[in-house]
Amino acid sequence: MKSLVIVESPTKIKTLKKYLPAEYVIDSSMGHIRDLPANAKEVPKKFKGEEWANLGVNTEKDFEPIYVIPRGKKKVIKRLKKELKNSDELILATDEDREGEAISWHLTELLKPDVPVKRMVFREITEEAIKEALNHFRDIDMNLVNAQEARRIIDRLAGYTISPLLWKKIAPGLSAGRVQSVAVRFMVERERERMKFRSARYWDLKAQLHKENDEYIFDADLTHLDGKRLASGKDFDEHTGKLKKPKKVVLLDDKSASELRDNLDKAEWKVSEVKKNRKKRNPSPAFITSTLQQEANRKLNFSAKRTMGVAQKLYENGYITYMRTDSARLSGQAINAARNAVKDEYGEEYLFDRPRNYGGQKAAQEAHEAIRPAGSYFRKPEEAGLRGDQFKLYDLIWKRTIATQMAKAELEFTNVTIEAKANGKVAEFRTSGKRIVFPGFFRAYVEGSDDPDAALENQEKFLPELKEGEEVVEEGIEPISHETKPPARYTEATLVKELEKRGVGRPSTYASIISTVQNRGYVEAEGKTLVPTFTAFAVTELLEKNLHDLVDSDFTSEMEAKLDKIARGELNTNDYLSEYYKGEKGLKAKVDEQEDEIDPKEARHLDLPLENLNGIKVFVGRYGPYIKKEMNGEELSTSIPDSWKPSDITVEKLEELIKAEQEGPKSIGEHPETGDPIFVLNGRYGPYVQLGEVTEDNKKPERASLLKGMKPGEVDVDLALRLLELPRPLGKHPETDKVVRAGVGRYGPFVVHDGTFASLKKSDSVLDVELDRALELLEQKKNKSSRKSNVIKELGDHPEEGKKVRVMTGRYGPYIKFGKTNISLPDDFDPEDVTMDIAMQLIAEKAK
DNA sequence: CAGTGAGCGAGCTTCCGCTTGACTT
Repeated sequence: MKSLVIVESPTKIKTLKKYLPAEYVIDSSMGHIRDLPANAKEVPKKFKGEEWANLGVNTEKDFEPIYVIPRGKKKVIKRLKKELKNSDELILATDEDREGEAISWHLTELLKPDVPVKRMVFREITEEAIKEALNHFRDIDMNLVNAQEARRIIDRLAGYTISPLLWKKIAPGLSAGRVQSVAVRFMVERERERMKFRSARYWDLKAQLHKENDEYIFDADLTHLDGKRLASGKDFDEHTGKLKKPKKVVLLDDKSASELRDNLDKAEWKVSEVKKNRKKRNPSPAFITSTLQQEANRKLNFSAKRTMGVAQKLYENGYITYMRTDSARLSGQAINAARNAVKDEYGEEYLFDRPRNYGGQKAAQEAHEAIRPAGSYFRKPEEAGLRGDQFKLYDLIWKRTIATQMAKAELEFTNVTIEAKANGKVAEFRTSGKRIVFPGFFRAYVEGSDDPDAALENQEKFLPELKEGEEVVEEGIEPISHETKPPARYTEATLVKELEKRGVGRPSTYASIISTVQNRGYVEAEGKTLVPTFTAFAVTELLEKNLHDLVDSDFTSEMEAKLDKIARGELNTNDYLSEYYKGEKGLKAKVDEQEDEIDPKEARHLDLPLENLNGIKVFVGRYGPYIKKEMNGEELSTSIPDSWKPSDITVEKLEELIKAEQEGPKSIGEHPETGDPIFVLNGRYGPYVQLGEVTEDNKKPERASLLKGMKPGEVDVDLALRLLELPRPLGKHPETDKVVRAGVGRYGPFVVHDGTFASLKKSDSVLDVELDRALELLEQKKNKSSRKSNVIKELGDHPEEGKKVRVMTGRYGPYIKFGKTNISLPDDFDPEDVTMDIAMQLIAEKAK
């Protein structure tokens, strides 16, 4: 009897083969195999023209979805169909979650098997788990499939109904969705907080103290003055920068802090209280997708995308378990392996007295276990034979997993209060010590730190043994100034953490959410931080005002609750979708109404959380953000510079822009001979320099673009003149006596002679290039063009395989041709610099 | 080429969640 087993991921096949009977054929669906049509092109002909065709869902007939096979999936289906013909039964072994159940159902719909169909589920690929699964087949759970379909349709209805509203009201190509719009709003809200933030300054004192007859100096900070608490950061209102409860605290400024210091210099210092307490710490749970992305971002500086790429490689090569999971559960095998590793590495005393498992409670959709080293023996990072990113990430996963089975860390905290009395005033200082009584899991893993040894030291803070009533000696006191800081912008790590916490998005999508919001122009990455754009503000404002559900993370949790009901058979999909989409309060009616009511001009106007904009209005427009102000009946408008972020905006800065616009461009200097003013301006094609003003008799002043990498602010008269000089004569060609020039064209800097152009190399500068170099480039070009077709360079025969190796130029850039294989050249290579050695290396990499 | 923000209008843009390898010069 032959069985066809279908799983989701091809990488599972190899392992699964070990535990299934030999006559079983295993293949994979590679994820979903059918979906709603993505665009008009994918909609089947017979539905075109229907009002709902673009949605791919028949909103007029029970929300019947149209399913199509995406382009790339046809091949998979063909192969599966062929294999099914030779099988006596079909076993569907897709993941045990909502999406997996749906994939199984789509498979039966598409393959139309006439042999028995069985549904098989397992959570780990071990012998026992597979045996167990083979003995407990079940049927496809149609309720669960319905829940997935409802989820899919809700997302489609929301996304494809609301996005077009944004195209009409704000800008074409924008998008809205249950997940992305919430993510964008998080960032916009944080940016608003930053705009409203008013910083505050306060002072305290730091005293350097030591015991008598002991040289060790420790610091203590002033906390109370005559029994009243000293103001610190949390006492200030974020939006006003003022104290929340001024009567409850003492606020020191520059002057009063210095005075107090002088006063206390003659004081008596005495320990008034010593408190000790011990605390135990538990290790963090094993990694799930979101925590792995966060920690890799913090410790290794990886983006979410990079982390997932590296994890995928580790998974494929059998180093770790599946990397897209929301369960921190460890299998019995994993716990054993981790405990063995702890014993080996750190000894019995570091082992927790019993197996520890965090994933016991039910996660949202538990199809996989935690991300951990694969197998029943955890290879040590050093012996795994990994390099680079893969080593770093495996090391992180290994340590985190091991730590879960390690003993608790025990810390001892000492809090000491010291009183200083002078001139009838009592100042209270505090200091604290921290000692690791037993490091426990700290030995392997400290969250947020990449070096456990260094982190261990940071965890400790030494304090000499002090007794109540003991006198101490003061060595110096200094006033310290502090400033309150605005809330930090999101990073990839903190955004993923927030999304995960609110149940928005799935492990397989965290990384792509970040790309989506960037691609739509809602967010720009600035180093590690994610900065929302002005467009993000406009879109979020529109959604908050008119379609509040969509930007509320509760929408997802409410949806999940309904989907759970559908999955339990307590709610009908059609009822749920009708309620959401149809009727007076439904989405359709709401969007239709807003299409009439929202004024595009008003939608593009930003309602920034700034007080008194002094009549200045901020808009997003076709060419980016701009401002408008009415002055003396005249409307002045000007762009906001590209580099500005929303939270950079202050009324003062906007006034400056308006003033600059009123005064017109300022020249950077004058032409040394003619005396004409020189301007650096910004145009449609980027920054440029201009000689002279635009007047009636000088309609086309001389202009020249800045070269790549030049900064407008750094251009002086000398540089401007050299730019205006282009194309620049370099001298005469020794053979033809014709002039050779250097200039900049559409495809970059070039030299030209007698109608023949040659591009400059990256290392050449068009401002400095000399005649000799130009002749050299022209000569190379001449040789090249005499050669046939698109060959840039012949490298000769491959020393091992004998076939010819050439560097070619193609439609998508330069590539290496080797027999029938083509390898495109990585961006950082100059085709001219490619040698046989480099080519061989690239060929070898490709073969791998 | 060169600071804009008005309007004309065919056909297009867009969602979330599973999953990798196949492109083309």
